[in-house]
Amino acid sequence: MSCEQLFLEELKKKGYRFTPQREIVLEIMHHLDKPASAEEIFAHVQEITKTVDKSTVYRTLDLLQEFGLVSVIDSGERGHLYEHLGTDKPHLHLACESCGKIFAVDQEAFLPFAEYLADTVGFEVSLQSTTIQGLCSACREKAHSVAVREQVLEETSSN
Amino acid sequence: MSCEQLFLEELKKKGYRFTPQREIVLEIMHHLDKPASAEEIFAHVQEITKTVDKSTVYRTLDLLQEFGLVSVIDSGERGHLYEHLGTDKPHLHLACESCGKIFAVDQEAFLPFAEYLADTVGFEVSLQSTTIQGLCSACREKAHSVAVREQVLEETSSN
DNA sequence: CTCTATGCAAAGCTTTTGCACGTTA
DNA sequence: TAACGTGCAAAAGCTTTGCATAGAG
Repeated sequence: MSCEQLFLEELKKKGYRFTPQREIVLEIMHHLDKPASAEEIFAHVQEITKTVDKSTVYRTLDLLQEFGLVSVIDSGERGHLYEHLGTDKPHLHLACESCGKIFAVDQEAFLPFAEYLADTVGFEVSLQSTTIQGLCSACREKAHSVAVREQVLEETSSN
Repeated sequence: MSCEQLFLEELKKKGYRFTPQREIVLEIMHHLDKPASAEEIFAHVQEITKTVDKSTVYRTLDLLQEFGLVSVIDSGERGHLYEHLGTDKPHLHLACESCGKIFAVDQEAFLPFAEYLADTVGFEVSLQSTTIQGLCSACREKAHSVAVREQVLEETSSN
């Protein structure tokens, strides 16, 4: 079933309505290639039409979440980011604390840990809403070279 | 070295000053038994004295973070939570999306996954600032029994 | 026709900031 | 006595909400 069909079904099931505004927001989400903030999504919507209010975008994102079509990432730096859940495999996110970039990672390697948590403390991990913080490889290298440079400077200045 | 000594050293090192307000906030953090919001920390501070402003609490929490004495947890539901990093082993946090409780988990079982990320995509996980979302065992059971009840209701109503 | 959804404006919350005054080293 | 830190009040983001009106079913 396509996203739109699923959306329609869910709306009907709950007695909600299918409006142009909701259609546009879903359309935008569908074409995102990476997680985006509410502000960014609103900007995309505005490129199509000025007749959708920001509050409607928020309300629609809530709906889409409720239907499981969209997930929210708590990115730390950049606040909440919304991501379309298409036919992608389940995945989790890495957020770089330095540059703010978000990366998607397949869940496979994480599953043993999820299983461990389920077995030991009975915690059921929600992969889609989990974001792992850290440093991406680019920022890691940058940090490393800075560290090296500082070390050199210290050695120089202490002479 | 005790927390207070470390705090003093770091302050001196950076040319910052040791003030009663900073002492009180550190004291409060030291006695927290679980992560707390800025609001909660401020409330605790107020129990001791009314002469510390909320903005000072925020500024001090920033300082403590900078010194590595405090870490911030992005709990989702409950916003930012601050946690004192004592002599505890490195750990990560689980946040229940239903009841909002935070749980600490030793890092050991997570390390293989962290290593996998480092090896495959060069991402360096920051354990202390990572929070895994999901359902705690209590909420899981609750959700399960609700689901069962709904199923029973559906079966009844369809007869 | 009924009841939901929307736009608009205002309010809420958490966190940050500007500034004059108080304090630390 | 020179910076730095603080309280106070205001601002800044981001998100939510109340309400009259528009619009879907």
